[in-house]
Amino acid sequence: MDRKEQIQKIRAFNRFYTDLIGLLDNQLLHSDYSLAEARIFYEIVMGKSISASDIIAKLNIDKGYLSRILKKFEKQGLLCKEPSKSDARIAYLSLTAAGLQVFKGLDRASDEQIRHLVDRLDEQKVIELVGHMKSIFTILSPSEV
Amino acid sequence: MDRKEQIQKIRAFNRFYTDLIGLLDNQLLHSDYSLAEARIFYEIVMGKSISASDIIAKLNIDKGYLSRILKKFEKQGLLCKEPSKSDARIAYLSLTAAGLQVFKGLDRASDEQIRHLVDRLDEQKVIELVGHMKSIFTILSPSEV
DNA sequence: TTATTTTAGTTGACAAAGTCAACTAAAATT
DNA sequence: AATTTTAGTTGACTTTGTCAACTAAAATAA
Repeated sequence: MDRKEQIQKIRAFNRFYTDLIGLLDNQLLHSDYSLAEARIFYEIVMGKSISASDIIAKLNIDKGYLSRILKKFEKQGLLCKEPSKSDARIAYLSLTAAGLQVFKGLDRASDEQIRHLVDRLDEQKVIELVGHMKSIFTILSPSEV
Repeated sequence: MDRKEQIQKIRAFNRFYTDLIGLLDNQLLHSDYSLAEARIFYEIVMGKSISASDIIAKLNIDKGYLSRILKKFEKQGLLCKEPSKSDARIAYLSLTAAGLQVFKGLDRASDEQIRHLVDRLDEQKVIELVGHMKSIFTILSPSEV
């Protein structure tokens, strides 16, 4: 299998996996929050003392777009901005109790999605699946695109 | 590793891979065609005597949206619709010479993207990568979400 | 056969998602 | 002190995608 063929295989996998994730997401997306919003929730919950810029860097999202989403979250009482003591330009983001509830709902729905995907496989297959994913991550992860 | 943990790992991989594909696509998307449009070109080129409905089914795309995209392609002289002899509701889609040129351009750019991603890996790693992808495909492929 | 339902595709109206540039204010650099 | 950079906001806009109503043809039922 030469390089050209390998590239074709990788692209075929990408199409397959894009479609799969698209299907999963589509189901999810009948919540009140978009995919981008769900990812933002996730980053806020996971990142300790995370700022808007951090999210911009992590998710490759437009800063204006993010600004508006955060403003909406704030207005909905889901998000709390705490200005940095040392740099007045920065605000650290965290979810309120209500925001955390929303996040948990989205998180549970995502879990359910995957659980459903995986439920029809027997245990051994799932173990293999996770192994392959880990390997792909390891091979592709370290450096940037 | 219990089921809960497996689900977390799979979701982590999905985030990782979504980001990766997103980065690749973003670069691509500075062509004149959107991701959806690129996929539509692809389906038309690959599918013999493919109709709009076939694409709708394959790509989970809204029929109104597709209709407009196809109309645009037609207006740009990229697409040819040939009405089915046996069913006047259906038109079979194919690319014109100009359309094929556009497709080839997009296709080459996609190849380049992947080639670049893979270039920094040594041959053995690429072989492994493709193997893992094939395995994931095999495990997840047969049934539907 | 006619009546009804389904399928393929189009169109209008709209909403959601994302982009771009101009701007303010603070911090860092020269 | 002057200039540049960084963080974030805002307005104006484009692109992308959705939904429902519609036409015409085909399939199915009566």
